[in-house]
Amino acid sequence: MEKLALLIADDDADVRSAARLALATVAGAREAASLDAMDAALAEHTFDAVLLDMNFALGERSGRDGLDGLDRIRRADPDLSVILMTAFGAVSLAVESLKRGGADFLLKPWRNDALAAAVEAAALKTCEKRELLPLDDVERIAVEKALTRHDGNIAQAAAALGVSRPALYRRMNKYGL
Amino acid sequence: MEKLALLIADDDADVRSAARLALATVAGAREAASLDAMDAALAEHTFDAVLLDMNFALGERSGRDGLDGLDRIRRADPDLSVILMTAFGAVSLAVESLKRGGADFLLKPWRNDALAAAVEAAALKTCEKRELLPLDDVERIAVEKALTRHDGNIAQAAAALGVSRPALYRRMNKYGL
DNA sequence: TCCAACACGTCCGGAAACGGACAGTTGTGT
DNA sequence: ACACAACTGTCCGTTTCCGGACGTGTTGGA
Repeated sequence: MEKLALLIADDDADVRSAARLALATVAGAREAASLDAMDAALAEHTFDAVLLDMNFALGERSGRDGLDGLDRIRRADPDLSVILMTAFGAVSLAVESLKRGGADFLLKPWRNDALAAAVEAAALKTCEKRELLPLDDVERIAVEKALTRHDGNIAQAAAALGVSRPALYRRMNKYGL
Repeated sequence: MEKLALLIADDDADVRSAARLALATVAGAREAASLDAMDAALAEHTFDAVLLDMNFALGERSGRDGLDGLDRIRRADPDLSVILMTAFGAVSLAVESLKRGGADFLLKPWRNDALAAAVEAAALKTCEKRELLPLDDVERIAVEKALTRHDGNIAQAAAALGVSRPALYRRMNKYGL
């Protein structure tokens, strides 16, 4: 398997090196020492996953930087999975991170095998989100969902989809529903 | 605003009562003392959110029951938001819960205002997931995503969507892209 | 019991979408 | 400079889809 394209964003060079080393067999890594450097790297390359530290400022432990970074990444590439890392892991911070769209949340120091597994899972998720379906499939899924939601009531489903009843009819026929 | 339809699943009657009371002004609640009772309630009614305890068996603190319950709920209603609760909150359990699709993760004992806010947010999320878009919008979004992913290359985007190039062309025109 | 309301399934003439083809443009390798 | 490949934008004869309308079956209230 080809190596994954990983971006490591952490202000501590030792942490970046340790992560790069631990992941050497599964991922090729670029590094960013600041959120701005991270933005630049995101603009320049396409990544499969990001490893993002939550506490850039020394002594900072609220995780504000990490959440900010998460937002920036989503803005640059909405489908890119982000693994948050912190040494000061409170449950509330973990919950907030994942609710905001983080793919995973790891505590430092990490176990190397857990880190590798998390990165691979995150990369896989990114690929899945990027994958796009043929237009027909998209339509079929929307039709199925509408029919389910309205318990098979064709007239109501058609109205919800903004389509005439015969039109929905034809599609049901077309997709074998 | 109308009261929300909430399902409280916890084996401890005192916990159920406390939650019901704390939420009296925002939600009407049904209760289930076991996962099986929860399934029955799900089959019988449609809810806006579920409050699910993670530790049914006494002394159990792995959260296995909660994750199992979460799976069951998703099977019964994939769009229904679930708030997980536990008294033994480890970061790893919180992370696992949210990665599996939980909407939120609260520690017992809870603050009543935080609980109410979580329930309202979860219910809102449920409604959003249930809401279905007109077929045209679904198509427009898929087209936009395909074009973005291929940097505006029409021929490639059309191929990815399984559509002839003129067809994509017409749609771009139609949606003002 | 009767009637109104609703959903179903189908028909058909008009309208829109289909996609192969063509010519023009850009960019790359020799 | 030239050939080649890929992309673009448009045309047009054919096919498909559209949705209003009609007749039927079922349901629920007067």
